[in-house]
Amino acid sequence: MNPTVKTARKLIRVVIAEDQGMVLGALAALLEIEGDIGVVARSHNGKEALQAVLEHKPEVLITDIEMPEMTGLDVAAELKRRRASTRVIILTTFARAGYLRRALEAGASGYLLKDMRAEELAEAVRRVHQGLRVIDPELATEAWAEADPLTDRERQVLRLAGDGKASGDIASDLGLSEGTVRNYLSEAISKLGANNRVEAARIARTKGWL
Amino acid sequence: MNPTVKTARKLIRVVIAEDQGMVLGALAALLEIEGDIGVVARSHNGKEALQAVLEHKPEVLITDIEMPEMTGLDVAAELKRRRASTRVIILTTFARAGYLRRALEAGASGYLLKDMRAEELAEAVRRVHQGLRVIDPELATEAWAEADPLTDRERQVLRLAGDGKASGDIASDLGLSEGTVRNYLSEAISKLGANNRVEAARIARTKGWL
DNA sequence: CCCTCCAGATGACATTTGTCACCGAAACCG
DNA sequence: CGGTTTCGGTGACAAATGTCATCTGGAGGG
Repeated sequence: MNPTVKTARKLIRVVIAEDQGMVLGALAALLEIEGDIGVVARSHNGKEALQAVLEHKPEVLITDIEMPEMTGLDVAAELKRRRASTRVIILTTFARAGYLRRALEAGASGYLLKDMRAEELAEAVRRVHQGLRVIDPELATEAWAEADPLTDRERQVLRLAGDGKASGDIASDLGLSEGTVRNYLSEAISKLGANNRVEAARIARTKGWL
Repeated sequence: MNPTVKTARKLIRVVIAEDQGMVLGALAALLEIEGDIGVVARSHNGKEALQAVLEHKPEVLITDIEMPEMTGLDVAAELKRRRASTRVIILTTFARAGYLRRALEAGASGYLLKDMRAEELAEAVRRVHQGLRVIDPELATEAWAEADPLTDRERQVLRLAGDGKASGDIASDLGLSEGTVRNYLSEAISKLGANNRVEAARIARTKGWL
């Protein structure tokens, strides 16, 4: 059964969302080669992707996570909320347990890494279209390993601290007192087992907790 | 003998280097669509890319910068050293003046960003093959704007500091005294107009000085 | 109503960081 | 040879950071 030859009738219709134009176009080319998949729209940010999906009702949406306007995870969550039938494949650079967790919570059917073999993308589209899930194997195991221990405030504060802002600046940014900011930071540092704010921020980032 | 000989007369032979398998395959697909370009090898890291170029002597090498083993800039520099005829196009995510500068110094013929339109890649390959240069327009202007003001020591120290290491740790890592590390850091901070080590590291990174 | 549970705030303290002026040993140069 | 960089180190001080114990004023919740 060579899909490229016989099956011209039921194309799997796909929308792709990816902010790097070069990669977006290339992925589209990659999928168009397959005879059984058709790219019906390309979006370079999350909002466009959402609109495109609502308009075209494709079988599958392939989306990056980190994009302008709206993140791929947000798009997935919004589609779930609207009970859209389109299945979502997250395609990202980052092997972060936190991202995978959020993706699954948002009802995504697939989570693939950009450093997988290119051939696996089309295959994943087919499997997901059949109702199966496709999760990157190495991530699948450790996925539910640890939950984000940070509170919202701690996250906010840590984000700014990671950019090199001083406690005082962070405080006025968030409308808190400097002492309070230091308290949150201290708490975050100890939760993450770090030695200082910078290390804490780094750790949180690599876990996908940002 | 071969009926295709007439139309396929001179393919532009290309090697692509990119560590993300998905992107690598996709870019290859993108170029293969063009009738006048042929991808003769794909490499997942800099060393493979270098070998592939030496072996196939393609007209053009398209390479990412940040890859395992050897960076795309290193590959370009090595090819220049060996007086290889292959022209190099750097294809990267990062619009950093420092990267562009190093690319040009390494004799690269092109510097493209992954968020350009996908169609421009094939066009760039053709132009570069004709001996022209293709530089991302927005970068071209500011390219030679400012040189890296940091010394080697300052760079090393800043790199570690940016990862959250404490002065003492950095000192023992580099076999220096803690006071000296603080001096280098202080110097770097003032050179970059930053308020602290973290901000300094961030600035240096975005400029491509790392 | 009382009790608890927050989010924030304070104050005090030790440690780390950032700054600066200055010292000493190569190395280099005329 | 004397003079000047360059690289690293000291010491001292102010400022920022990290830690802790403790206080406050709600907002629930029974």
